[in-house]
Amino acid sequence: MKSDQNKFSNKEIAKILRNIAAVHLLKNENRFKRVAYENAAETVEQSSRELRDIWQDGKLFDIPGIGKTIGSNLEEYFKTGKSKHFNSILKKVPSTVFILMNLPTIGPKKAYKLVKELKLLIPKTVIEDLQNACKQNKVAELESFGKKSQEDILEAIKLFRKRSSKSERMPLPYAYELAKELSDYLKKIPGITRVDTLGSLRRMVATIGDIDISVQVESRKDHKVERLQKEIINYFVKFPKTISIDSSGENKASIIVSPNIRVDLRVQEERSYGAMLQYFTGSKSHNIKLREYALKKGLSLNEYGIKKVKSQKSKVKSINQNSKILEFSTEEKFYNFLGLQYIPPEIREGTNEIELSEKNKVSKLVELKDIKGDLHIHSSYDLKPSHDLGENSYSEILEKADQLGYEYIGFTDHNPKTSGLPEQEITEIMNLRYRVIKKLSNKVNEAKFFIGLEADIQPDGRLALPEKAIDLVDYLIVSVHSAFNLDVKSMTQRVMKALSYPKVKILGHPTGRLLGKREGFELDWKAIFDFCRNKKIALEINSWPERLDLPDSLVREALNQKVKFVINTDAHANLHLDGMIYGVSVARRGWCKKDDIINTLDYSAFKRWLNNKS
DNA sequence: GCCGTTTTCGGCCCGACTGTTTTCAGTCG
Repeated sequence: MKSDQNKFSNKEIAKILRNIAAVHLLKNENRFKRVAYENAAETVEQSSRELRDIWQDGKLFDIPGIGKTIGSNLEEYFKTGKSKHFNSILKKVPSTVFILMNLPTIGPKKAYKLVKELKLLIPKTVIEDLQNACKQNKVAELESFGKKSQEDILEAIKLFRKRSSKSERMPLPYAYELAKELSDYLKKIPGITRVDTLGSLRRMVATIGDIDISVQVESRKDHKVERLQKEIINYFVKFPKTISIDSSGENKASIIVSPNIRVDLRVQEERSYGAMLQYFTGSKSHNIKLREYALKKGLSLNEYGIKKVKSQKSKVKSINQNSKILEFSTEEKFYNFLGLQYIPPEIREGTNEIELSEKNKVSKLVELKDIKGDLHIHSSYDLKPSHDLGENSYSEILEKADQLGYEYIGFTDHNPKTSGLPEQEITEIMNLRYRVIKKLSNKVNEAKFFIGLEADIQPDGRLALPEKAIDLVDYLIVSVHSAFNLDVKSMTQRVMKALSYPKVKILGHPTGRLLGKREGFELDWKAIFDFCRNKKIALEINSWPERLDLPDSLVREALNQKVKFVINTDAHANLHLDGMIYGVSVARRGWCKKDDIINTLDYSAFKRWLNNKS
């Protein structure tokens, strides 16, 4: 079963598409055919939802880059496990070529040449065979290869083996924290006016590969800038967690930090910093669309700024020699020059953000400061919970809520264990808890509180809580914590049954995914969204580092169905309450405005919502 | 092969770096 799961994963599909692109390149097909497959591969790889699920939702062809041919063949692939068309293309090249392409610095052409010249035709041993060929100096003797390429290939094989033994991407919060550490470290150098993250980290994608960071230095006319740049690079590579230095040039450097994470730094002068920031923030598909858009206006974009191009009807495009490159110190100026409204990094994914910004229709996205409360917090109060107990007491949590400037919070311990305990005893435990929390009212805290509970949704959809105990809470979060493998239909029925209980206001971490560990389960999302909208139940955007659940793409779909959200931390300790930023980022990536998020409401409005009065 | 406010044809993003060339091809982001 597991191999089947892999077979349909986005990663596998992207690989197939990329391999087909490689064949088109090697067979000298129309180069735009290759580009089309590469674009499709890119989109699939970047998708935060499994393509197969999107296909099951009937939305495969809505994905940019997936048209008639690729789309219908993917359908065939999902239905039958293979696509005749894809296979017939892939067969044109020995499969070992595709394996070698996994090595860094080896692309289609080099891979093909190596396979052909060295007769590397056995998939199982191809990497080893190549390694041996290098050791026997056979690669250096090939035309267009040399001693250095041979050494590089050996190094690439080492790297490949090391990398494939690890999970490749880390959850966003880990990367974010590390970047913050690096940023604080860099800011100690005088002359640095700004530090930013770049790439997927700046766009706050749920999982991050490498960490990219840029620093801005003042523009000066003399050679001081160069000296400063050198100084920064030298300082950067001495970051305490550095394991090894990969490269270290004039204005960029690359290091590996503990535990084996690549960090790239680039240093750029103030006057062109905006263009650089835009360029390296991506996403790739956003940048491609942006350049296409700019080209229609006779403008060409690169990391240093904007140039005017003479675009002729003929195939020759020539750069107007008289026009200098226009520099931009900020991204705002860069986008505005193109006639576009500023586009926040989180939504630069090449969907329809450029069209909307052209019409000035990108709405203001929700921000961390809009959040007025956290509704999913676990305390240390021992009610014999079914899952982990928190670390802090109710009053400690309230203090922390004050520090965060929250107007209200919700205590949502896990329900008491159901096994072995009679219903009456559970209700008694809940009753005791109710009285303990109510006593807090006398304490002096700015933040007000609600008595909530996170109740397990059992496999049959019943809540792990006696009906009588429901009277002892203000609201319920219901979540799936077990039996993740039901089919879509049963799972949907199960969740809807749970949502039908009184006082249920939030569906907790709706897909149950654990980044890098467990795929989320599928639901009939259309049905769930309809149900939640009609019953005024909010979908949770859970900020827990390994969850970030609901995923951003489903947030956007739900948003289009006019569903509301609550952003929670699922904190099990006060420290975790600081993680709200991650959930907010997911919401922003899903295009949420302040109004779409229930816990941006002030206390009285929130209370009305809780009581179904608004 | 994809796509559309130059829409069903005729376009299709940009530059750095590296190693191998002796003017450029391949790879990467």
